[in-house]
Amino acid sequence: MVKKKAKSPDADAEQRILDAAHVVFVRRGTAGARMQEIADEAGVNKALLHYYFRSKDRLALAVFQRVAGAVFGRIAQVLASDAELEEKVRGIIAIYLDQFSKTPYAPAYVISEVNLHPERASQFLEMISRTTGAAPVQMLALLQRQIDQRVRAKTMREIAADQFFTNLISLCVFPFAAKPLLCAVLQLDDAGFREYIQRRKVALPRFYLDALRI
Amino acid sequence: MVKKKAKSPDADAEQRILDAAHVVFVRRGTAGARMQEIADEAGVNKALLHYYFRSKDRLALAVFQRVAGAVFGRIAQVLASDAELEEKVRGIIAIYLDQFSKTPYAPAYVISEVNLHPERASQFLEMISRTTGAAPVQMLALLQRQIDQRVRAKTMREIAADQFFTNLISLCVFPFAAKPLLCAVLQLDDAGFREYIQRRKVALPRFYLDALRI
DNA sequence: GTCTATACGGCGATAGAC
DNA sequence: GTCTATCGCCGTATAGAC
Repeated sequence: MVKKKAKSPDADAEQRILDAAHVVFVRRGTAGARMQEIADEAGVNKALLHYYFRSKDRLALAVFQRVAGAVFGRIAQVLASDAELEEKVRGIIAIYLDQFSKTPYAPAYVISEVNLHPERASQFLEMISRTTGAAPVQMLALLQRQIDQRVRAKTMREIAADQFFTNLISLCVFPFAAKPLLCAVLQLDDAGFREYIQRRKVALPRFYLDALRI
Repeated sequence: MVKKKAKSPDADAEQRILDAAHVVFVRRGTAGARMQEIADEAGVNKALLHYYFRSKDRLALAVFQRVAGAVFGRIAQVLASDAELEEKVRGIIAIYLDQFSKTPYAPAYVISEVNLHPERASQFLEMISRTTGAAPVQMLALLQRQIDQRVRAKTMREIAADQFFTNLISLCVFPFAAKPLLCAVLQLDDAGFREYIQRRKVALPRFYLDALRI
């Protein structure tokens, strides 16, 4: 299932199928995606999808893990690191806004998936733990310790670690998840949206850190 | 199509169908929903769905407009009102957190819909304009004027109206949109999530207004 | 208005040739 | 490993009785 042969002319068929599935599942949603469309996108026959991935469900899982991992792995690493709190905030904002500028569809796709398939939430959690070696609870605990330290030193306002965390993620992720809505409300085309995000790269760290300064 | 007869025993069949469709479309997603499941949920026959709504597409549109309207109509009214800026912030946070406590599924559903069906974004916009009588651009302009006024009076930090707006909405909506993920990461069950939201009702206005104070 | 029965197409999955 | 052909089911939609 993981093995590859060097025989195929260009990229592995398996890899091409996974890439195609990625595109189609994101474009149509998991339930709306069609195996035929994925085969066309990959330039192979429908039957080959089953040869490599057995079923649509397994293919969908492979794509979900790929997208979710690319999106949240790096964040978890930053949070679990021993960097200063302010550095973490700046780092996470920069990483997220850059990453999603390249894959703006990812947030909405992940949100849809976890809401429609409850098992995805635990698969997601497991992947984070496997990738970073640390469970999310431990990250939260570390965060709380860093916050408490700054609060005692009177260099930061008091805030619960879970609110700190969700505020930060919300501000980074939501504009991409709701991109079509935002573009409609703010009357932006794709170029306008990119400009909006560019401005946000500057405005967001300021906004977030201002909220916590004494 | 809009007419009702007083003949049916309890609630109109049409209304029961719409209610059932609401539940099922949200639970399964639009593509994953089955007309049979909606019929069962409504306690009627499958054929009756087509009698009232002609097709699955039209039924899906009716449900989307209903959910999106319930969610964003009140917000638009607050934003377009002549209330003080701080009052608007407190009002929107209170309304959103209360509303979504009752219908936590709504944000993820709307996000999925607008990303999968591009035409939904303009339908959404049109509905806002129809409900509130004001186009979103005008709300943004009003917001910018209120911000500029406060900035000139040195009672608030400078911020662009679109960032002001998206920050506020992000902080309110995202935790519900990503609820399954949040519950997994923060290790919350449904009761724990409710407590988290209760704490957020207090923490969020403080956080947001602190970010803008001088 | 509401039901039963059915037409019709599409989709996931598999068999089997090459 | 990749293809063609096909199976069998399920889902939307409609016809027609009551």
